[in-house]
Parts: sequence; C-alpha cells; structure tokens
Amino acid sequence: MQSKSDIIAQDLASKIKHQLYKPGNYIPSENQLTALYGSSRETVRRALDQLTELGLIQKIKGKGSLVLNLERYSFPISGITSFAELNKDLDMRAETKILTFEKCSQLPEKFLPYFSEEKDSKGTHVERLRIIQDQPDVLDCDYLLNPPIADIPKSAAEKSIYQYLENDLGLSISYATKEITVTKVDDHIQKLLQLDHELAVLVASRNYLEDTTKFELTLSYHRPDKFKFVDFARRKHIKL
Amino acid sequence: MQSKSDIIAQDLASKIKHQLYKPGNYIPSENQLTALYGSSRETVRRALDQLTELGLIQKIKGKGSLVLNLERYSFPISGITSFAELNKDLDMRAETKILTFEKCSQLPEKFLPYFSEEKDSKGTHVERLRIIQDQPDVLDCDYLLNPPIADIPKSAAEKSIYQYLENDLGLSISYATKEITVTKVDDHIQKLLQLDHELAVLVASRNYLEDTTKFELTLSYHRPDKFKFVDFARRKHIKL
DNA sequence: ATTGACAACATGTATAGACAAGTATAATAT
DNA sequence: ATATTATACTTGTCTATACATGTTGTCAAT
Repeated sequence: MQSKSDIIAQDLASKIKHQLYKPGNYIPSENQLTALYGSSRETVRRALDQLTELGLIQKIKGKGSLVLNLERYSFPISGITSFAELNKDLDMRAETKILTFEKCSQLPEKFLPYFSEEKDSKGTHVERLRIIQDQPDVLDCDYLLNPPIADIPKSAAEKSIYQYLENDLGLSISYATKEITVTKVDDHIQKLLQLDHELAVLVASRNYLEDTTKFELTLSYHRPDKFKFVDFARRKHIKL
Repeated sequence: MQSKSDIIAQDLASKIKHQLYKPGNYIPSENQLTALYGSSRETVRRALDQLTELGLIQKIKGKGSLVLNLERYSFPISGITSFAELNKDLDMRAETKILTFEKCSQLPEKFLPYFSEEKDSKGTHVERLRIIQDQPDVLDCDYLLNPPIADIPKSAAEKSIYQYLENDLGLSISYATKEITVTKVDDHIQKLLQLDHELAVLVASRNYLEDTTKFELTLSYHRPDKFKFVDFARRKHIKL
C-alpha cells in the first residue's frame, strides 16, 4: 500500500520529470503543497525528503526547494534496479539471452570466491547475457537462494525476476550491498563479451528482503568500454 | 549546529560500532529510546531514519530495529568522503604527494572532455598522488572553481581540502554526482600509477554546496587491481 | 494438544501546533 | 539616497496525540 506521502512524492517527481517544475526554479512552498494535496505539512515534508534523497531537489532554508538539473549528466543507476527496469526506463531496447538455468544443491564454483559464506546453500543458478544493439554488454550471473526462494519458472528469467518476486510472490526487496572491482576473466567470459583483453568490470552484490533475509547473489561482468556507473550522493555527517 | 536527532543518531551509530548493540540483535524500541534520550518519539524516529539510510539498521514492523552486519564486507565508500577522512577512518596510513598546485584562468585541458560546461571557469588546479604502502594507488586531480573558492593555501592540499573548506571557510558541502568508468590513460598517468597496461578506473565527480553552487570538479584515476567501490543501496519505489 | 481470542508490545502513518532561524521585501528613520 | 527595522514569507526542529497494522505470547475454549 502506498502512503499519502509516497503518492505526493510520486506526483512531484513526475511533475519534475515532465518539466512542470523546471531545474533552477522553486517548487511550491511546503504550505502551498499542504493546501494543494490537502495534507499536513509533515506529510509534505516526508515526500520532499524522498525527492531530496533521490537528488531531484535541494532544500534551501528560508528560500524554498530548488529543482536540480541532473538529466544533463544522465541518470543515477545506483540503488537497486533490475536490468529489465533500466531497459524500460532508459529505452535501450536490449535483448536477453539465457545461458544457464539450473537448480543447484550448493553454490556454483564461480560464486565461491565472492560469497564463500553461502558455500552450502541450495538455489537456482541463472546466467543471462545482455545484448544492446547487437553488442554483448553484460553477463549477469544470479544465484537465487533456496530458502527463501523455492521455485522459479524459467519464464520469469526471460522477463524480469524482480517483477516475479515482488508481484507474483509478494516479496519485498529492500536493500543490497554492492562491490565494484576490476578483474581478469577466463576465456569463456572473454568470448561471451567479445573482449580483446582479459579485464572486465565486476559488480558483486548481495540482495536482501525486508526481513533481512538474503535472497540473491549477483555477479555482473561488464565490458569495460561500455561500463558506466552513475551515482548521486549526499554528504553524511555521522562519523563511525 | 547539531540537532537533537543528529545527536541521537550519532550516539546510536557509535554504540553499534562499538558492539554495544550487536548485529542480529534489536536496538531498544522507539519508546525505550524516547525515554532514554528524553525526547519525543518522532525525534527518535528521525534519528533511526538516518541509520536506516546508512545501512546500519533495518526496521521491521511489529518487531523492532535490527542491527545489520556490514563490517564483514568492509564499509561503504560511496557518498561524499574525502581521501583524508577515509585515510583516518580506515587507518590505511597513506602518503600524499602534491604534483601540481596552480591557479588557472580557465579549465585545464584534461578536465575538458568530462566537464565541458566549465570550460572558461577560473579555479585552482591540484594534482595529488596517493601512495599506500609505497604503492602509487590513486591520482586525484581536483579543480576548485573560483567563484566560490577564491584562495586556498597549499597547506590545505597537504592536509585536507574538505576540512579547510568546511572548518576554516565555513562552507557546507552538500552533494555530488559521480560517474565511474574505465578509460585508457596516457603515458604520464601510466607511469605515475606504475601500470603495465593502459587501463585505469576513472571516477569523475561534480561537487556542490548547500546552496547548489558547484565548487569542485574531480577526476580520480585508480589502479584497476586496487580499485574497490563499496556501496549500500536501498530499493526506491519512485518511478520517473 | 490444538485452536482462537485477546492483550501488550512493536513500527507506520498522519495530524496539529509551536517556535527557531534564514531570506526577502517594504516601510521607516536618518 | 542610505541604512535600519519591521514583517511576512520560507524551511528546520521538536512535541504531543491518535490511530492503523504487524508480531508475539497468554489464556481460555475446544
């Protein structure tokens, strides 16, 4: 269920996207938004907090909330976003080729160096090659852990695994830890990505549900010349 | 000035760091924290929101706030954190060698392909080589834009530019957009980083103040074999 | 022993109100 | 004209309250 502040945030985000509120201008003040949406100021402020976190606006005390212009530098791809979602959002008309789809009684070898803590976990191994404009771009290796994900139809891998998990199974994907490195890859991967050298960008991530259950391990091998990670970050003032 | 909720967040974060609250356990409930800190529940909740965003805890409805165990996989280096801060936090006893420190009337050539919008901006050009355990690791190229940063002493570059800006000049560093790619580098950089090939990881970022003034451009060239970017991300549900 | 209802806890969401502090404008005094 | 003051805005912070909803254990009925 969407909360009132989620709906307001969604509506404002869409208005910013469609340039009803333009970069460099202020959106209506919190009091005006309060009247507009018929809600309390705190509720409006919770919506604005979301937009601030996303990097859509910057709040300036005494003045208002300024719309930032980030579209110039393309859009954040950090966070947790599935390939299918990116494909749709960025309209990159990509093709997906399923290379592997198998159930395993333990973690496949290739995952071991990165996720040794799951050595003996059952799961489903999915390998998919992402092809953009006839160019192999990314090799996605997923391992869906068996508890909590028992069975998954092959059709879900063809479309979107995340959509299947969230819409069909009703699971709530919540957070992830990611690690980006550059590694040497074997002949097999080198051939798949049509590389003329042995280096690839590797994004390794552990993905978790709302109840902190780990449900997926991912290794994504990217062509270095195509790889681009865009991020928006705010300075945090908590010192550990 | 630090707000009440900031102080609570800071205190809780420190307790988590020092294992007073351990991973897998729940921190005290919001009502207990309310009593503990003598504040309202909303104030406590604002503190918990910060810890949630940082990935220190996961709130579970009906149960409580669980401490997550992220230290196992080393700690998020996304966000905006200066090298000096990282050096201190991670205790990596790094050495910094200043290669360039000059005022410029326009953007130096090397920045142009990445920040063409600042072509004619005055500023200070700082190049620093980061050496970790006698191994050149990162080449940091900064360009501090003249408005808003007029003069900067060379001593600041030797210690920490961010500390100088925030503490001495009283500027508020607020947010940044970052872009991570892999690029071919020229002989000069190749030699500095002691690379036996031509690929380096490039982190390009635009850094902004609280009033949305852009104040710094950064190009960081990393040795691919040493590069590691760790991130914590939460799934966002706003669709653009 | 199993089930079901209930109570006591947890977090999630929304509201209303108050005051602080930064910004900009207009009126005022010099 | 210039500087000062008042004011009406803005966002920032905190409080108190209410109700919704999810979780867990207890106690009673079956």
